[in-house]
Amino acid sequence: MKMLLIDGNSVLFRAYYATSHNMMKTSDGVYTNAVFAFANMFNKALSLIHPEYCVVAFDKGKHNFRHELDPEYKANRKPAPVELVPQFKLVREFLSAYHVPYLEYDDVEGDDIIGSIAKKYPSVDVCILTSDKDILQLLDRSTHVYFMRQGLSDIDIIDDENLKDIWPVRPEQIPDLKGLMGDKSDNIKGVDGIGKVGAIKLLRSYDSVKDIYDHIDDVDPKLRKKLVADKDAAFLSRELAVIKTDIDIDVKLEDLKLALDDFGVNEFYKKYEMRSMIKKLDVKGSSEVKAIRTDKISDGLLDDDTLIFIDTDGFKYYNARIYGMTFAKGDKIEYIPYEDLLNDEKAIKYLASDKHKIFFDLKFIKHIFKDNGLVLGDNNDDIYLMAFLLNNLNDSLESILASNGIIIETLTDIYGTPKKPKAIDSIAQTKRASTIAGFLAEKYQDITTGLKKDDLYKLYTEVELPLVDVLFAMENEGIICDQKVLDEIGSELKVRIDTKKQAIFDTVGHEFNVNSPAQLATVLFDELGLPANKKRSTNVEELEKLELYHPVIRQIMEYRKDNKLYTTYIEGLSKYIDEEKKIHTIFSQTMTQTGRLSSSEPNLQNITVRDEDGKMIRKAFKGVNGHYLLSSDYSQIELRVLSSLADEEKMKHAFNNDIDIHTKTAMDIFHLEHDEVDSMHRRKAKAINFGVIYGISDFGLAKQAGVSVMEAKDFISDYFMTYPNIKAFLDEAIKECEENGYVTTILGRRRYIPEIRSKDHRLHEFAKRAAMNSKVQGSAADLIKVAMVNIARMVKEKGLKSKMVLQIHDELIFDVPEDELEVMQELVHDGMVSAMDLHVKLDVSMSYGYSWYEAK
DNA sequence: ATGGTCACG
DNA sequence: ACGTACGTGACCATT
Repeated sequence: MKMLLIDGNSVLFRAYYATSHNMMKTSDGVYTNAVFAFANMFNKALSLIHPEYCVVAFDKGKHNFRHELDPEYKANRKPAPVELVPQFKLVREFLSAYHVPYLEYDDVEGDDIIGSIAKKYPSVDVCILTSDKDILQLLDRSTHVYFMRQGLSDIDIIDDENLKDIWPVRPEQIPDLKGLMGDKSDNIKGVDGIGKVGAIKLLRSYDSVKDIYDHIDDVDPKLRKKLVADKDAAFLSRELAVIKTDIDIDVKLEDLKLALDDFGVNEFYKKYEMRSMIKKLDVKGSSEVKAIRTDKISDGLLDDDTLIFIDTDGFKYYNARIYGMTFAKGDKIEYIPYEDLLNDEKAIKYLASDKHKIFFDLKFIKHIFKDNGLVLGDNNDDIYLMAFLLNNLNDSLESILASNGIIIETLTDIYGTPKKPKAIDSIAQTKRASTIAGFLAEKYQDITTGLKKDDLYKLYTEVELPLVDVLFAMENEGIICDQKVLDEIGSELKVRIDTKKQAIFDTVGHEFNVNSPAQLATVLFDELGLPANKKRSTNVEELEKLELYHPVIRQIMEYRKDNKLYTTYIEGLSKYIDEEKKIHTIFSQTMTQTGRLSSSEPNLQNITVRDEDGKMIRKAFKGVNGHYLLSSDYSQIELRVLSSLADEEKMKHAFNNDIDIHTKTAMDIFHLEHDEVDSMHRRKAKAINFGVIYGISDFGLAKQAGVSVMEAKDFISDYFMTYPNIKAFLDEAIKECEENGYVTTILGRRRYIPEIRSKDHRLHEFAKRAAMNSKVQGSAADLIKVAMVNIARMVKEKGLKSKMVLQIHDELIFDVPEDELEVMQELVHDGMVSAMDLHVKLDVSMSYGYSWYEAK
């Protein structure tokens, strides 16, 4: 028997602050964000715990016994924000509507209600949901604490066992701990000069505050002095921190039995416009999926338009293990365990056929099929990509379903982690996979319609979906990375790192962890007395300013650089080299806000290049069997896209005539002849050109170009004078965003930027810059994706052996046998420059070599 | 798990 | 009055 006890005030406060960046309210202006988040947390807790009994406890009245003890108790508390205050009433309305019992007593704190109920029923398994650490003192064998972390859905389960990770004391010692260290937030004083560390140390040797004072003569004299000085405070503070467990609670266990009213809560959600919370209720009023676990999929499902959800444990991307598959169509949902599927000839044949099927995350599914020796036919949709294009949400399945009122267990709930796998509950397993499959199957039509309505369908069918095959092939192919080369660079680096570290210690006079920003700040700003910046930041930008003050700065910068190279690129990449000497990255089409790809495990889109030492890393990347690597990158792709979108004649003219764009910009804004432009002019012009792409701001430009904000302002206004269409384009991007809540790219891809409606000046300004940048960065991403699809198609048509292996935003890398070098150079060049018909010429530069280093 | 730092475009 | 260039991912030290 389980009982869920909720610390109402604590959870509501946490709910409020977790959502205060986006103050949700109804069309009548009623703030609902805290209650909305509370409801989410509540539902999450229900699905985690499945309690039979439940009650929410609230604080009521300002005075309780603690104020009798200490009039200053909680005296320094700030009043609750005005937007939160009315939600205390609203949350009670929510609980009433949902038929969730709640309790409040005059001049009693919620904590004490919880404490008293928890101890009243020793035979009941009690789970307490809170974000208040004080509650941990109630822990015992049958009392667990579900602790809310930051955010909406992170809950830590704390029991008797793992309490030590937070406070290494016994639960009943927590009031003693508080008595010694105090608690600012409740205005509990504690003992002056004793903090967390000191308090914990004392409570290791002594049982309690009383025990300490009983043996005060044994205590270290320094500590003793502090303890003696604040003896009264220590006892009083301890008393204040004790949660009462003996309040007379006037309820029977039966009254706390949970009988949720789904219809009632739906009415509440409707009334307060919490559309995403509204539950799908079937006629019987239960939202159970009618999942069937079978050893043979019925014929009706082995046809067009079936959604197939593959059940895996989520441990690995490559060589993932299949546990089963759910087939869903209409109201039919069937789960088949993998061993049975292998014997279901009809189903296997169906999967290999070209019947139209719907998958979630098709690229991953293709790997799963390949790695398990299964055959997958063509003619598939990817509902993951479709949903992402529709609303650029890449939330987990759990949270997507949750925002549709369906609570499912997480993969970790069912399979555990790679280190700690769980025994599998086949009912839970079937239920999870089937609930997801049923949900996705139901949504498919709406999503398809949505894509068509929003003019995204073509982007999906002609670019994103075909790109799945291209990326799948790239991931499969991988790229050779030579461990020997890494080792050579690595051993040299290691020597340099050790030498520099020692030199730093010698200069400073003692050892410390140079990798720790906190320790480094102490050394630089406190010990050496160097001038600190406001945030005491130790990043390169700040270090450079300090370079002249002290020779150690240079050493630190060099140590950092070498260490980064060693850990991220030597050690980091080595981890991923397989038996074939290859690295297989993972490309994601759904990670970025702009439509770019991302690369991870490892990230091969940030292999070092700017720094001459770092560039050496690229010597490890090679073609297979002595093939060449051919690298082809667009020149100034984002500025070209910008000049095309803005239709800015002067800029287009420069591009169409192969004139250096930054020099041209310098000539235009500084009113110079070609030969009068020096490197300083060009550098400033380059900074402003980049600035425009990033969403221009005078401050940002000033910082980057190293000029005053005044000067930067002038540059910008000269720039806009010179290129009026750029100015018009940027203004239009902001207007588009303000009117629609999103901006679009050349191919109609959307980026929603809800911050554009924010009243927070900072967020609003950010939204404007993001709007400007997303159109440019996103359109450039569209462009190279089209090129990739076209080039892959041409390589296939021509039956070439060359392989596309990497994409780095404006650059494509191919593995090319020598005899295909010529044809590939032409093919890649043409594929890239003719990917789209812009109002401006496109240009690529190309090079090749036996390693990535040489192909530059 | 979060923030600081730094690698890339 | 107030902090700011855009988009990523990995590593490390710290809770």
